[in-house]
Amino acid sequence: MAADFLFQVFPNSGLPIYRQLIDQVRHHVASGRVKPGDFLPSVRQVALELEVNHMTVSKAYSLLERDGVVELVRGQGMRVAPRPAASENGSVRERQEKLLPLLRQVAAEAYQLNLSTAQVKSLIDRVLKELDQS
Amino acid sequence: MAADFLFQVFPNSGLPIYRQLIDQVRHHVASGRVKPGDFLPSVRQVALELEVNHMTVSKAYSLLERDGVVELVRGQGMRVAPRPAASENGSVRERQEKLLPLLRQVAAEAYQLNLSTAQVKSLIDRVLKELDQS
DNA sequence: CCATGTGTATTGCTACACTAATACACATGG
DNA sequence: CCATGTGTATTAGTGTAGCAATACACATGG
Repeated sequence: MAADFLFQVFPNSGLPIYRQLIDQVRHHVASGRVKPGDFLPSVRQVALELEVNHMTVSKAYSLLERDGVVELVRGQGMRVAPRPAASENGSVRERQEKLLPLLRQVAAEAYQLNLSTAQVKSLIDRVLKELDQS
Repeated sequence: MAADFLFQVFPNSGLPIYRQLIDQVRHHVASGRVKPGDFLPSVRQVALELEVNHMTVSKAYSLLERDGVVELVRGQGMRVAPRPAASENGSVRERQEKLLPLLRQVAAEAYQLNLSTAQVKSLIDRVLKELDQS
């Protein structure tokens, strides 16, 4: 099953290490590879594996905690947080608003790439299918 | 018609000024508010209007030129570039690949916001409809 | 209680992002 | 040709992002 380690970083990718980690955790959570209640590998374990400073991993974990993705359990580590109730972050409308800036960016980039709306939609279909269905 | 100025920046938004400008130009181009052949307002004009240094505007314009969004016409300013031929940047497949990282980010964020795939799709429909139809 | 396991606070260093001041090169038109 | 309009190269200052070294606080289990 979990034959591979959860994380993989490219120090020279331009994207900072802690941010790569955050993105990967979010992706793992969204795709269902790690589920609410699961523990993430410890700060030092990840640091050792990836050969980075453990404070860098800690920074990633802390930011994830701030955003409610994981929760700290003292002495045990970081646990994936339960998914909040659908209404907890405001109405559907409000939550959609939060996604809007990112989608505008998608639209502008798609235009630049000369992709038709149909081509974009088929692509987003594909990506959404990767998600945990709930 | 163009009752309003093209640009608007929020210096304390966290996002750097030049990047805000870039995003807005891309959006204006994608939405058809400015079209190939149009000239952007001059570096100093924008700088005066927004009360920022003109070099900051120049940086934004230069990066847009590097990305092929606008082209420099010596002595006259920055002109919106013609849209490249559909095949010029590789196959549809290849161009879709370039959009993928951004879409994964959308997916992860949508999950976190507890938005259903249907809700995301309806939203992206709306955003894509704003685009210049070509 | 101590050894060992969590994550964290503090501090400091280095590199670079961001912005700006200044001087410049090129084009246009009176 | 010179005044005025483009955008740009160069340089410098300020802040902070990113990472790491160290020491710490809390929890668990022998």
